[in-house]
Amino acid sequence: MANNPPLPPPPWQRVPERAKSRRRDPLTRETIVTTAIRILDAEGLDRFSMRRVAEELDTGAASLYWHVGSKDGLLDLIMDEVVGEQEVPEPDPEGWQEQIKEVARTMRRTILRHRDIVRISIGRIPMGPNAMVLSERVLAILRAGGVPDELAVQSYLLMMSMVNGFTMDEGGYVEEPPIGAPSLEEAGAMVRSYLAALPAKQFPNLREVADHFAITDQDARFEMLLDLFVDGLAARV
Amino acid sequence: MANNPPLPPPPWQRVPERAKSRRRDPLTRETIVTTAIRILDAEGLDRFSMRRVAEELDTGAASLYWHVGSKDGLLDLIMDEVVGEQEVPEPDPEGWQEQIKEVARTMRRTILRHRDIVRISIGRIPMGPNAMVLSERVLAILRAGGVPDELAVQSYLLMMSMVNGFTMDEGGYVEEPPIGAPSLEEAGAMVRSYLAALPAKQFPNLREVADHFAITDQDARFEMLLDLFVDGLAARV
DNA sequence: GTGTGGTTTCGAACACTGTTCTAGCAGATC
DNA sequence: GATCTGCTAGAACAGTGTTCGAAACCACAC
Repeated sequence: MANNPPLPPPPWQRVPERAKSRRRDPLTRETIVTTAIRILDAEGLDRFSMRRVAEELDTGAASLYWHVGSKDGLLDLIMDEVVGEQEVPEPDPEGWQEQIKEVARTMRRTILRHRDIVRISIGRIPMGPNAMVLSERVLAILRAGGVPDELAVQSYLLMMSMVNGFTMDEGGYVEEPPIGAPSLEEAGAMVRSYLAALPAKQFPNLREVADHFAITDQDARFEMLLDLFVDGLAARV
Repeated sequence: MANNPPLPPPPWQRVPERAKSRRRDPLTRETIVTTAIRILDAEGLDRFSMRRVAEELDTGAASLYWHVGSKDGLLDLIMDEVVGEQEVPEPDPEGWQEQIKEVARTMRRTILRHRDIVRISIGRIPMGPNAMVLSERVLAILRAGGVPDELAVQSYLLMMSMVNGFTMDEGGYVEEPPIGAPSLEEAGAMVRSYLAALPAKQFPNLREVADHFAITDQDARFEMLLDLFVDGLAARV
C-alpha cells in the first residue's frame, strides 16, 4: 500500500518513442483538421478513422478526443473548413444571374475536389462560421439582384440542395475503383449494352434511349440545371 | 492425428437452442431484406448491423452471408426493394407535366417514409430490376409528352438528383433525436435567435432574413422546385 | 527550491463492427 | 447405404469509436 516513487525503467526496456518529451509540435484543432482532410482526400472515407489520423500525427487516437470531442465533431470541423474554401464575389446588381451560376459552379468544384466530402455532408446542415459567411454573401447577391427576401432564402436553400444532390450522384461511383478500374468510357459502354439487352416488350423506351444514357455529359447537365434554376428564378422576380 | 468420429456431447452440456433441428422457416433473400428494412425504419442506419438483422431472424450473422453476399449487397437489395414501392402511372400525353410532378412527389414520400434510405442511396446508382422498371415508365411519360430523347434522359437523371438532394437535406436532422428532442418549432426558433444574434456589421443580410429562415416550409419549397423544373423543361420542348 | 493545480498526452481496455473459416446438418441423388 | 449439395451457424480475426485513468508537462504560489 505504501506508494513509493516509481522506479526508473530498467535499461533493457526501451522507453516508448514519444514518452520522454512532450510533442515537438503541440496538437491543435487546426493541425488535426488539416491532416484529416489530407487523409480523406488521399484515401477516402472508408479508410478514414481516428486511429489513422492519430497515426499520421504520430500520436494515439485518444489524444484527438481532447481537441475535437468525437469523430462526428471532427467531421463537422472538416465540413466547415471545406466550406470556407469557397469564395463568393461582391454583389453586382446587374449580373446577379451569372454570379449565382458561378457560385454554384464553385460549389460543385469544391465538392468534387474533396473526395467523399459529399458523403460527410449528408445529415450535416453546415452552421460553422465559414458556412455563415457563405450564406451571408450569397444572400447579398440575390437581394442585390432584386430577389424578394422570402424567395431569396428559399432559392438559396434550394440551390444548396440541388448542387449537393447533383454532385452526390456524380461522384458516387468513384468509391475506390477496385483495381480492375472500369474507365468512364467502359462504364458507359457497359450501361449501353446492358440497356440494349433488355427485353424489348417490357422496356421499349429504355432500349431506344440507351445511347443517350451512355454518353451523359455531367458538365452539360449541370449547366442545364443552372439554366433551369436561374431562368425560373428570374421569371419569378 | 487420427480423426475419430466426434463424441456425442456430454448430457450436462445443453445443446444450443437451434442446433438440433433445421429452422422452422427457412431463410430467404426476401425475408432477410424485409426484416432489414423493418429494422432500418425502426432503429435507423446507425443501429443497423448484420448481427442485428440476424438476431431478429433468430440466427447468426454468418448465415446471412450465404444469401446476400455482403452488407453492401444487402443494402443494394434494400434499395431496389424500396424503389419498387413507387408506382408510376400510364402515360397521358396531355398531362405529362402534372404526371412528372406527381412522380417526383411520390419519390419524395417514399424516401421520407424510410428512415435513412437517402443515406444508403448515396453512392449507389440503382440498377436493380425495380429501378429499371421505374426508369422505363418515367421515360415513357416524358417521351409521350413530346420531350426529345436526349432531353428526356437528361431531365430524368436530373430529376432523380434533385429529389434525392432535396430530401437528403430535409430528413437530415432527424438522425437519432438525442433525448432532448428539439421539436421542429423549437429548432426554428433556435435558428432565428442564432441568426438574429450575429454581428450586424458582418452579417446584415442574414440578420434581416432570419425570420424566413426559421419558417421554411419544406412542402412549399419542394413545389417550387417542381415548378421551376417542369416549367423550364416545358419551355425547352 | 517545493508544491499544487490545470492542461495535455496516450496506453490499455470495452463493446461493437463486417467478414471469413470451418464444422456440421438436412435432404436429394447415385 | 454412401456421397453430394444447399444451407446453417459458432468461433475467431482484424478493425472501429470511445472512455478511463495514469502519467507528463507547464505555470504559478509559497
